[in-house]
Amino acid sequence: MSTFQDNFINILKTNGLSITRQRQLLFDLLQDQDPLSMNELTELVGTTIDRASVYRIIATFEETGIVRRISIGWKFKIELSEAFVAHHHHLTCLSCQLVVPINQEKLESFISELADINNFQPIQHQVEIQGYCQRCQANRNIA
Amino acid sequence: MSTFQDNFINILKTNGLSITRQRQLLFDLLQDQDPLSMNELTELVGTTIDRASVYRIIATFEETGIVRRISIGWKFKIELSEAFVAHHHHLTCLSCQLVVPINQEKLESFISELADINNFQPIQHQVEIQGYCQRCQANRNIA
DNA sequence: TTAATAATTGCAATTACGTCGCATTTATCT
DNA sequence: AGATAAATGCGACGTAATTGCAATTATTAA
Repeated sequence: MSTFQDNFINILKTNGLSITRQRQLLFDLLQDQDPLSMNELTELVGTTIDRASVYRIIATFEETGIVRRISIGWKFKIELSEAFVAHHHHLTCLSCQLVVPINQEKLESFISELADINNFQPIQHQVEIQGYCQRCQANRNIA
Repeated sequence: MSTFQDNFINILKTNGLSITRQRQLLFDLLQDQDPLSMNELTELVGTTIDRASVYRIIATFEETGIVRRISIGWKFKIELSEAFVAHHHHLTCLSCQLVVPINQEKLESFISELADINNFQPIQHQVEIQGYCQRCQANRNIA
């Protein structure tokens, strides 16, 4: 059934890592939600996982390619990697923090082109846009 | 002569801020170098400027539009604002840290388009590409 | 199913990063 | 040059992130 879950277990096993209650819980949280900051993660797990462990687990998740770090403005958040969710970027509302994923083939090819022009071999890239969503634009006009 | 220097002084005066040794030194550093992290800045100035002052000065530089924060990967760095250098993005070499500015009108209009499609009013955006520069690509083939 | 062993976690302590209040110093204005 | 206002340095503080180590938990093989 749950390809996500199988995939998760496989990655852990492949890397010789145990499936622990803590790792499973963090994975579940990331599966259900928009990108989360370390703060949001530690608050969501409350006292069920020690803060130090949250940091260590997210670090191994990064190393094994389960999650990736994305920068929203100049802070960063954690989200499931391309092993689970297709490559994409984000639009973030400066007012209500709404996050909308962007998935545009034209953008991707344009990025590669830019690297080529500068004789760079592109490995990764980030595109983040901040602005106001439709709802918040309306609210701002009222206020 | 130095338009940069004049512009800097003007912005400070316009905002009723003094021209101090510390502010001048930080501005000079940012003028000479690629984007710098807060850490790099505090290390470059060593004991000549207190850490608290570096933070305060960069904060007022941001407020008055002398510098802006950019995200390189998921960290951030400081660079001169558009009052000194045209709006641009960066290509960063993962091996030698070379930073190459990108300035592409097509990219800018593409970004606005993406926001529009999603009914967002775009305010700001970041585009960062990491890869290997020509020289480092060559070195990697040898090794 | 259980014992052995290897990995992981929680806890406490520590470091790093950024901020704040206040006394002293420095720049500006006349 | 002196008065005044602003900025800096210093020390203390709060929060974020990291580390070492003992206790716990997962895995492996009998």
